[in-house]
Amino acid sequence: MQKFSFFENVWAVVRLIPEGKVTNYGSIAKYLGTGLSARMVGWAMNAAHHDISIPAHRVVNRNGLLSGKAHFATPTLMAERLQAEGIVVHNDAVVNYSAHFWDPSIEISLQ
DNA sequence: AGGCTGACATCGC
DNA sequence: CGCGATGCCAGCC
Repeated sequence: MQKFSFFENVWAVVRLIPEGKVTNYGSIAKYLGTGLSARMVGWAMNAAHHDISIPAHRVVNRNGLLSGKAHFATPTLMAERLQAEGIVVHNDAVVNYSAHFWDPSIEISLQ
């Protein structure tokens, strides 16, 4: 029984994000519980590089900016992927971010 | 073995 | 109202 590391929990939450939805680092950290900071979520995404099944493009910062776009294969891949899911990205920022915002602490709780 | 860093967010002054 | 400092885990030097 392997003990799941904190970033594996982050990956699990990120994978639960439905298409056309985005979330931010703080909400993920908050959902996982206290004792987690948004910085760790960012570090978890860095570790997620080995797993292409993790939709890291659906995770943006509090401003809705594609902060992690530079870490993708191409700087535009993140925006392209989001727009492919119906999310309008302009100036490296999610348009109507609030409308596409997906809070795990709320959405998962409803299920 | 110890210390810095990292795709952020929030509180304090 | 703007900038600085803190938080916290794991990986890397």
